Amino acid sequence: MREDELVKERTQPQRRAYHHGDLRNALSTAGVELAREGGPEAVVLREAARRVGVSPTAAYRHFASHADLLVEVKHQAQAALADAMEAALASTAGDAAVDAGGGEQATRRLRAIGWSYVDFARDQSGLFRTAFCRPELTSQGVPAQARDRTETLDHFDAFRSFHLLRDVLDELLAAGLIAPARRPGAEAAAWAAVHGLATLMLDGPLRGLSDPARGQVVEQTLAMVADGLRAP
Amino acid sequence: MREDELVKERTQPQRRAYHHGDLRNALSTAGVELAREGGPEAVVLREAARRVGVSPTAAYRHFASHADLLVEVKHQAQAALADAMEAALASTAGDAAVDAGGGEQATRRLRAIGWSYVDFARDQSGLFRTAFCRPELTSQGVPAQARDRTETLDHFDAFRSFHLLRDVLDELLAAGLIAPARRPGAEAAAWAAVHGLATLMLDGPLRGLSDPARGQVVEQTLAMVADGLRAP
DNA sequence: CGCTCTATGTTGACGCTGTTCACATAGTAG
DNA sequence: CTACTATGTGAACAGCGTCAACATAGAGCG
Repeated sequence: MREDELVKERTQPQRRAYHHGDLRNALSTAGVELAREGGPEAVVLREAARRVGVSPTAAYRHFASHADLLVEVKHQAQAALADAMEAALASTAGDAAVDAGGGEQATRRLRAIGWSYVDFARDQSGLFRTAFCRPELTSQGVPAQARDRTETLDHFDAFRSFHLLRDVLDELLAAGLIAPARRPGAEAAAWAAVHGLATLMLDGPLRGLSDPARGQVVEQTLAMVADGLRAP
Repeated sequence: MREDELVKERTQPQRRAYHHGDLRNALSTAGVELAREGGPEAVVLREAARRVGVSPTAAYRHFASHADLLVEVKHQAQAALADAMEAALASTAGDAAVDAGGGEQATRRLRAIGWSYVDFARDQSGLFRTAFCRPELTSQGVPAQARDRTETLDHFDAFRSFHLLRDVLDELLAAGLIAPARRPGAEAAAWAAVHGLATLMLDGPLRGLSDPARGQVVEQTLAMVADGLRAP
């Protein structure tokens, strides 16, 4: 019997303890992995528990419901998108020295944001879909208090990407590349264009575009955004 | 026996026959109703059968799978959106007499399309979500042939809204309100902006906007599209 | 008319899901 | 050491999509 236990320990190094110790994180991490593989529909509570090596009901000690788990995963997906955008922005910083002072750097940064957005949607489609899956899908029957908290968090987390865009738009404004009258609401308009492009290319009628066609459409949209915000 | 039949006919006017006669249509209509009430996730085969008054398995005589039913409902939802856009376009026709010849009519029509789109997304959110739900959600395990057919239909049906937009953009081009260099790909860019706006206001961080704020954001986006397409 | 064949419906079952209830165990405080 | 709380397990429920076996309605043919 000793032998048996030793073998078990070697085979399953983590599952020795009755108490997991960090089950909530383990479950949400597994959930993120599921989302990455198959989008929000693939985030299934029982499967996450299975992957962590725990019974399905154990999850209910850390999440009120499947909806609650999905919200957690959704927030992490939103964070992953914001990370990708931030990384793209950071990689443009090296070109700063070449900036001629005419707001070219700001324009480059707007392009970087847009491209990283649509690239993330394509390369991490499961996470992207999860980041923007509808909250009600999961908030069925949850008391209003928890629901409100969820909504607030939604706003706040999504605003991380939002703030990145806002800052770039401010740079464009400072460089005179945005008409002041167009500044309010510009985040929404610019974001909408890029977001719509990403979703239409993912699930909509713009899906399956060849790489060149895709590139042209993205460029065309970014040009429309840049020029549309500069107008009188 | 005649008497019996008459009585039964009066009590259950539709359920008299063992054979329904038009079960496929009845099921897809019920499915559309479910979609209208709760989006694509609410389109559940057993419930549709229940509403039609038929056993769940009966649906499998007319649909290969739940996915197949959802695709049918999705197409009807796309058609409903196109109908709404067409109606909005038609209602602008009355103003034609007032057209000063400077492409104001075309501009009005672009605005009508955009507004009807976002209005449909808000007023028929279930149908809107269903019209753009991802096809893979339902095409799991379906043989490639059927899947290809589905994709083709997807493209074609979605193109009904697409063609409406295309025509309006052609009018704008004719009126000199679109730079010829910007014409190719303009459908994608314009559609992306409005579609993104609709989805962000539905499930995303732009949800719950007050009516004035909503109006301002929509106007701002439409202005960005119009001016962005007119550029050099 | 009666017989057969096919299209269309029903019943019952399977495995999957989210969820709950009763119970078991680990770690902690008194 | 004992009691309590936090955290796990197991069995069970209803609802879902789906399939296999069976039943009936209606059409075609003698």
